[in-house]
Order: sequence, then C-alpha cells, then structure tokens
Amino acid sequence: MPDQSARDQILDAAEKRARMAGYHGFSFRDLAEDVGIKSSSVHYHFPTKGELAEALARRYTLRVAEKLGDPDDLAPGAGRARVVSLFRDALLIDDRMCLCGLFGAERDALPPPVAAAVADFFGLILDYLERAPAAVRRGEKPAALLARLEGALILARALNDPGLFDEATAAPDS
Amino acid sequence: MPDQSARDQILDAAEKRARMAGYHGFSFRDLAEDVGIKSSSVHYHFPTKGELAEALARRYTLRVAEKLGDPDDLAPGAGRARVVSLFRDALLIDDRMCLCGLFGAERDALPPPVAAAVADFFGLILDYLERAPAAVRRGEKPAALLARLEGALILARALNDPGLFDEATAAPDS
DNA sequence: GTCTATAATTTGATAGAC
DNA sequence: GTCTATCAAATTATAGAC
Repeated sequence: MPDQSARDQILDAAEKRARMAGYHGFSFRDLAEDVGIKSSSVHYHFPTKGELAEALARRYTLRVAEKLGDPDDLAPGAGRARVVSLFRDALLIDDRMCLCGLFGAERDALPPPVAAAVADFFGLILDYLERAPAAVRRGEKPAALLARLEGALILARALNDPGLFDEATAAPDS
Repeated sequence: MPDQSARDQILDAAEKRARMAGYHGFSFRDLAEDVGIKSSSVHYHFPTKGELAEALARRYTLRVAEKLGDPDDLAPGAGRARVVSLFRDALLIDDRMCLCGLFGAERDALPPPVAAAVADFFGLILDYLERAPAAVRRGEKPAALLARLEGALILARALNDPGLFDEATAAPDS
C-alpha cells in the first residue's frame, strides 16, 4: 500500500475509534495523535465532527457495496454468504462493531446528516438481500437476517465469545 | 406513583439519556438538570460515572428479570412472547434502544464493571430462553433470537420504520 | 496542509459550608 | 443531601503565521 493521504489516515483512525466507542467516544485530538498531526489540521480536512462522521459512514457504505458486488451476478445463496462474512470479518478480523450498527444504536445522538448516512447503509444491505438470488431462506426476511447479524456482533462481543456469532447467525433449518 | 428518591430520579434520567446516546452521550450536568439538582449532588449518589452506569445496567437487568418471571412457570411458547414484547415495548413505548444493547455495542469504551454488568444481562436472557418451554422454535437458537431482537431495534430505529421490527422478529416458518 | 495559539464550553470530579 | 465554588482536563472549533 503506497502513501495514504492525511484525509484517509484520519478516516481510518476515526473508523477504528468510532467502531469501538461510538460517535461521542472519540475526539479530534484522539485522531490527531493517531495520525501524528495537530487537531487543527484535522479540522482542515473535516470542519466539524458531524461532517467527519458523515464522511465516515459514507465511505464505510461504499466499501461494503464494493465488497458485496452486483447482486445480479451471484450464484444462488452467494449473496447471503457475502453479507454474513462481511459481519463475521468485522468480528474476527477487525475485532470491532459494524460502524453503522453502532451509529444506528446512537441514532438520537447523531447530527441528522450522519443519521441519514446510516439509514442509507441499512437500505443498501436490505436491497442487496432482496435482489441477490436465494440470499435468504424461505420464510426468512432480509430484515431478519440483517438484524441477526448486527445483534450477533453485539452479543459475541459483549459475552466475549466469538462462537456466539456463528450460533446466532447459522442458517435456520429450512 | 408516590415520591421517588433522588437516586431513583437520577437513574431514570440517566437511563433515558443512555438509551439514546450511549455511555459518552450524557453528563452529570445533564442528569442534574433533568432532576432539578446540582451536578455535585449527583456525585453524592454516584461518585463516578462508571459506578452510575454499572448501577444503571444492574437495575435495568433486575427490572427485566422481574418482567420475565420464572421460566419454569410458563406455558409453552410464552417465554418467547415475553422476551419479544420486552424489546417491542422498548421500541414502541419507550422509543429507545435496549440499554444493554447500546452499552454492549460500546463495550470497548466502558469501564470494566459496566461491561461485566452488560454481559450479565445477556447471560440472563439467554438462560431464560434456554429454560422456558418452547421459547425458541426447533432449529432456532436462543442466541439467534436475542441477536435478532437487538438488531431489530437498531434497524427499525435507524430506518425510522417500526414495522421493520416485526418483520425482523417474526417467528420463522417451522 | 500543517502549525501555534487560543477561545468558549463542557466534562468528571472534589472541598467544604449549611 | 444539597448547595456554592472551584479545579484540571478535555472538547469542538477558529484565527492567522508559515
């Protein structure tokens, strides 16, 4: 990976912290120290915390959309697997929450543009699950799967038991 | 309801705020203003924010345990209904997150005693679902139901669509 | 783009009077 | 138990030099 712009480094640091502590759980100074610059330089790239958080949620959503790919190109069942492994990787590789899961839980405390970006994230995943062939089993709604995935992240982390994620997200008997 | 102790009023105010904004989303001064006292008086009852939050999570868990009752006394299927309506009421009556769902998502940012209290909450619900007769359908694990409920709260609130909660939590076809 | 400097406010917390 | 007063630190944010 070649040099990264300061802007990207700031977003990376912010994402790490936000996915652990939520919107009010990190500060401009935290990010400045993570990146090795001063907090006023962070403000140069993101004038307000709300703009930073919105950029964060939108970049997160874009990255997820790229990983998922076009739902029309998928073999039956592949859509479900992709979405599940997205969340599974958040737990096992990143050891962090889903950014929009955490922000969504804090919805009432977010600047409206951030809340809107979070809503778009959920809309994207639901749309993907509806369009991907056989992404969900008969009788299981896209919202049910997505809810399970967000909740499974919380559960597995709160109880410090990664196995709980698989237990909570295993495909139901059909 | 007769007079409430200042301690209880503080916990009530803290619960409302924490269930909207999370651990870092409210301050001693916020609570003091809500209750009509000074922040130093809040500190008299709860010396540190961690102690306040732990008391909050423990009281929340106790109240939930009371609402659920003894799982051995239940008719088949009643256990599931009680747990589901617990979360449904959080959404439709309180218009708030589950306290421990939000705290659980913020686990890494919590003082350890608070994180431990949150873990106890999830342990209690899982234990209840395991013991209550026919609380979950064949093939659905207690962790899967609990994850769905926490996630459904997030989803329904993030998309501002209470109907999504029912869609996400409807019992799967058996 | 990054810095120094600083403003204005908020935060968690304490000391001591009543 | 609640108050006044206060503190040290942290917070979001801005002005202006380089």
